[in-house]
Amino acid sequence: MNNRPSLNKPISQVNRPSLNKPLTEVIAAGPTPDKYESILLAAIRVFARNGFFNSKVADVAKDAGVADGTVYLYFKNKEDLLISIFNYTIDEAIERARKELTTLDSPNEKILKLAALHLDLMGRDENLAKVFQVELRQLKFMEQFSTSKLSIYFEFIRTAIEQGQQAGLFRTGINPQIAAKVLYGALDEMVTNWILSRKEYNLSDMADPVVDIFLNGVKK
Amino acid sequence: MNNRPSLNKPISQVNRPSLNKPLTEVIAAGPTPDKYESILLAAIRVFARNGFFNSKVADVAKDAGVADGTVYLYFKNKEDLLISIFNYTIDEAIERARKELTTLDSPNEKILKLAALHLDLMGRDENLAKVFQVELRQLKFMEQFSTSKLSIYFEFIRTAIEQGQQAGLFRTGINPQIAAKVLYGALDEMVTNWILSRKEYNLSDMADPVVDIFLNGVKK
Amino acid sequence: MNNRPSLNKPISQVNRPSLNKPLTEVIAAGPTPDKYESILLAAIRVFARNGFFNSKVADVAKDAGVADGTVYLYFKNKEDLLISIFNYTIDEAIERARKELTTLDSPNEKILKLAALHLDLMGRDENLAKVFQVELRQLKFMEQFSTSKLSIYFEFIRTAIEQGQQAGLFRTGINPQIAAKVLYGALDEMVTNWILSRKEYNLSDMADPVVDIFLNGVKK
Amino acid sequence: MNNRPSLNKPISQVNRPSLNKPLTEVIAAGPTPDKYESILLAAIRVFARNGFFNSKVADVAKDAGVADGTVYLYFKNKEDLLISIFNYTIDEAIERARKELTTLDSPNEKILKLAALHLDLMGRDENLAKVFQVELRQLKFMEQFSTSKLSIYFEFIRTAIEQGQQAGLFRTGINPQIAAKVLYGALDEMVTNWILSRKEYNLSDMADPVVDIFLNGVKK
DNA sequence: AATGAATGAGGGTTCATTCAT
DNA sequence: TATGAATGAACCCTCATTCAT
Repeated sequence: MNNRPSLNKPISQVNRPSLNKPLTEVIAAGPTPDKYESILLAAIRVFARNGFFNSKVADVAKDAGVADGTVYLYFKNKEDLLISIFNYTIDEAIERARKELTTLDSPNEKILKLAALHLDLMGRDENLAKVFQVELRQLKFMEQFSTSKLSIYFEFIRTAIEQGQQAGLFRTGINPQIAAKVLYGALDEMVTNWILSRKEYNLSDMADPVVDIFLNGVKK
Repeated sequence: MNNRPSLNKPISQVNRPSLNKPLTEVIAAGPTPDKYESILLAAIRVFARNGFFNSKVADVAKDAGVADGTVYLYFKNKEDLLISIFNYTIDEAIERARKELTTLDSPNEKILKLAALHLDLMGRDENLAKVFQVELRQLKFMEQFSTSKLSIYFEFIRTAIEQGQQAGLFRTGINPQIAAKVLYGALDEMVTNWILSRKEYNLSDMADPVVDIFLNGVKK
Repeated sequence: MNNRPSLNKPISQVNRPSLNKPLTEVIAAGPTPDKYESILLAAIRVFARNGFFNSKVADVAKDAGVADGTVYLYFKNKEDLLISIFNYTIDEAIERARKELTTLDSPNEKILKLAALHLDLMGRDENLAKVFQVELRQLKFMEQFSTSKLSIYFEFIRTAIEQGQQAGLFRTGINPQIAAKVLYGALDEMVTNWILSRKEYNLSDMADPVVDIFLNGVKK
Repeated sequence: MNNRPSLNKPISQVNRPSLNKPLTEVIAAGPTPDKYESILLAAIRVFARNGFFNSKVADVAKDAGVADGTVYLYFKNKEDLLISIFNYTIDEAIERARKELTTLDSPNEKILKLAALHLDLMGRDENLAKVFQVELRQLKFMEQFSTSKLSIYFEFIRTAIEQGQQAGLFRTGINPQIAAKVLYGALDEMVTNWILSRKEYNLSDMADPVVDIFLNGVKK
């Protein structure tokens, strides 16, 4: 009915801007031919500013420089904007994590790398972080995500822990599932606090101390 | 403007039902004379079910068994319902934590107790947990809470960690502030996962394994 | 069903306070045993301040120092308050006009007296004036009043004009009905302007110049 | 905020229908392409019928043949409808008065012309007259208008009177300001009575007798 | 008579979504 | 594709009125 590329469009076709800049600043850099991306990035900014429920589709359209109706040519509805932000981000994060992990053998290094990537991704774009930490916590989204993309990310952590146990580095008495949650929760809290602190410090700097506590906590 | 006890009413006067039952089931036990509490407990149930933004004040009123307008005799507006849920719960949690901690000397025991109390409070009432984990994550609330009641709770954890360092039990290289966030984040994630798992296990059982990792992580 | 004295209670039983003070200030003078009057005077103040539609019955009750429900023991409903203000005032104004006119023979003097009484009544109580000039203009009230009490007042003016014509003082070519409206309209406009000027001058002082124009306008 | 032409749209661009027909009947003549005007004319009808406070915005929308929300595309809120009715009408009335007066030299003729225009404008559209005589008497509007557009109209009358005095036609002992109020009040009362009489006579016919009394009242 | 807590109908306004152009 | 005017369902909150005490 409505040619909506939001869910099936491969991230690679999105012509994703440089990973070294905040996502939501890239758009200001020059003419963005891809309206799908313009709208998505506008949604991140707007949702971060006002919250999902307090944002109007018209706000997103205005921020993206398109007409209200145009939003509906690229996204099924308002909710689809939020879901697409998640997919747009997580797809790439997973891809990148997969690549980076293959270059590492040590479970310790893998875990540190995962933590660094997590905090780097969020720390690079405060708006994106806000959307992930705040707006995507709506139960309906959380339930959806916990059984999908996010569980893949979780799997990386758990697998690294299991490898650590098999390698005799980590205590076998520890439940890898629980340990993965501990690490994820700790990192998640770092992001939340960083947002609330209004970016007074560098989020990536938190990777080391957090992983330090975690690895000491699970080591033999 | 209206006689709204929500913010100043001492929790002790609220005739709070038994701590061993989920808050939101107590109301079904019999006639509740306290309309303020009836409405608040109804709001927890309704917000947990539909989310704050998807809930209508009329839903809360209906669930509480009062007329729509009655809600506004006890609460300033819809948002006040959410804030009052937070205050209603956190006030008691802080009070309880304060009492329980005075009976303990060991930093390890204090930290375990805090974790147990946290998970016990949330694990006792799934609806309350949902409201705390999902609805109160709205940025406007988080900012408000992080500088108020919730910071008191954080202080408990940080203080225990500092005491552990002074007692020579914990590594001094560790930043107590960061460590507190790690523990809080880990516990928070346990609650979130418990909700998503639909109560398949006992949340309180997570206190030991989480604290085990954490204490090993910070110990000398 | 409801013992409402508002419409049939003779003004003489109301123990009307001194005519030399604004109605709405009398109440502050001392204990008012008559609740009917307390509420009515409060209504004048409140309606003058906020307008009828923007005033709440609760505002009137509070200003009168009674409970909300008490208002309904003395007045059928909110609208009855407004109607009663009209009757309460006009009954006395008519009575007073009737008395004062009997002492005068000259049509000129009668007309001046009517004008003076009119402006004196309104000029004595700004709140009352506001209610009469603004709130009672609602069409439903105007239609009701134009066929009742107010027409009696009109009759006084018209009769005086007719007497002036019969006495050979006023032009017979003039329609007494229209002339009465001209005078009434002129006086009415004085009151309205006085309210808008925020009482910068004495309303009664307008009687002479207005009547001067009018009498010259109709004289032979 | 919204593209609301109500306040700045020149009356000339509004494609105002023939001055010889009641404003509120014109719309029934055919398809009205101007939604702004459709809604404004509907508001006049609806407010005249039920009064401003008893009218719902939905009533206006329905009468105008548009959706409820459409009203808010052209008017800021319900109150703006009322204010716009005033501006819509008074702007043209002033313009017309200005034009007509320039063709006249005699103060007497000017005053008669102003009276005729006044009664003609109101007598042409009973609904408009009702809104002006009843709804726009709300204190908040009166205060606003008395210091704006309406004072221009007043100025016309006062200036004519002063010219009459300077020409030696009118008594110099008369205060032009007060005299202007007398005339305005008299005309205003004619309109009010005409409404209450339910159009039993032609309002414009009142111009001569009223002006006759007035001019005789002020003449030397 | 007096109270004031409780009621619940009612309405102004918003905004996601549609569709004619 | 793109627009943005138009739609109309939805909802928070107010407040006149009632009635048990």
